[in-house]
Amino acid sequence: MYATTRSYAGVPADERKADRRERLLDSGLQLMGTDGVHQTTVRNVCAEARLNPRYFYESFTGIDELLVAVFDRLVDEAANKVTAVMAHGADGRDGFVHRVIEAFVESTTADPRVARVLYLESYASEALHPRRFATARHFAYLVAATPEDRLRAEFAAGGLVQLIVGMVSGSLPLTRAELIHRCTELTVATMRVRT
Amino acid sequence: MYATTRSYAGVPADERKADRRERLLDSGLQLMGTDGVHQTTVRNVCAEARLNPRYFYESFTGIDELLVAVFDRLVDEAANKVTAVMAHGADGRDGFVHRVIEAFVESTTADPRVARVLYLESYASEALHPRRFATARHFAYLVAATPEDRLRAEFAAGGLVQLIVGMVSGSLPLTRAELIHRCTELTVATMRVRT
DNA sequence: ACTAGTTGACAACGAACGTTGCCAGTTGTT
DNA sequence: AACAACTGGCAACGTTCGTTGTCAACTAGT
Repeated sequence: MYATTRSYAGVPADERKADRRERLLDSGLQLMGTDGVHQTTVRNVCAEARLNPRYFYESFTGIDELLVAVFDRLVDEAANKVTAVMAHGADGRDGFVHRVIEAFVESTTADPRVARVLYLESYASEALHPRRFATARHFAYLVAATPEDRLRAEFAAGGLVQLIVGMVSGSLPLTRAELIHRCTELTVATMRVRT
Repeated sequence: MYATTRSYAGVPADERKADRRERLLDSGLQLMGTDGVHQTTVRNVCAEARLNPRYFYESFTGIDELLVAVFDRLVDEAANKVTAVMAHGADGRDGFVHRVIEAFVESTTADPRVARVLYLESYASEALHPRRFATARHFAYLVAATPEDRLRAEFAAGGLVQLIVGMVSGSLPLTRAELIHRCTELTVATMRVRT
């Protein structure tokens, strides 16, 4: 561990450290989204980022912490886009659900690496497992207006993810537009269930 | 590798081999359901089964093959119970859905080890990942009468699994009876959606 | 120019694993 | 009784990984 006090190449110490962290996160996404979580090791991430393995521990205590950080960053980006669309217009309940699902699907599947990390590779890491379901619930609660809606929304979120995974993995022959359309119907019906 | 021709301890060779395979499968379930997939190694499985590591390769080519075999055995047992209940009575559509969901939930969550393997640990193995979604689809197609029902059924299966995982992981305060009741409502509503 | 901070390439160490070999003891067959 | 098949405990080999150390080259401040 260094004192990290001086500036180097005209860049102050804390900024250099932040840059290195970003490079590690980018390399993590690249490896997770192409070779898979299994191949995302400390050694490989540092080689991809062209960084000394020593700098890995400057920002993360272990590989799991990097995996979680990459995952959280992707979730945050998607959540921001979804909330932005939510606050956008007022076109009735069905239109609202459609816009939210469209934004969710688009923002999580536009980049194949992001889709693979969120929907495929996130299953392969023990560290990501608890976070995965908390995330599904988080998005469900995002659209649930009342506490009574939460169970329905979580049910719908599980169904939505199931179909997205089928599409992403190629086992479900469905275009993105078709998926969004069908999921909107199914979600609207689900949210209409009265106990 | 031995010729496996003789009998030993009054047991013929093929039967001894089958016994060893069963012991390995049982040890695999025990380890996967308690310590987790991550701790389920060739060494640990053989130690749990009190078997020489050499006998592992007599029945499996690697640890992934054992994980898949354990998973498939649990799925088969659950599928048999579900199909048995399906052919049972004729009490209308809602009753049918209720019986199927009840049988599915009971048979997959009665044994905590089974529940952990099917709903939690199955996410942690790359070998189990593709099989996991094929299984969800398999159960969905089991109850889907027409091809048009398949998408709806798969959506409902994803929602059901999402809520089961929430219950099993303890993050969703719900009893099994409540879960079955609510999922029946939601599934019935989902299957009623007309395009 | 000189010293100290900084960087990246490379090596080294221990730990865990998959896999294979060795060996003493047990059981079946002749 | 003798020999071959069988079993389980233990060790050994190579590989990969996490982690730490070494060292030459580069940069900032005095």
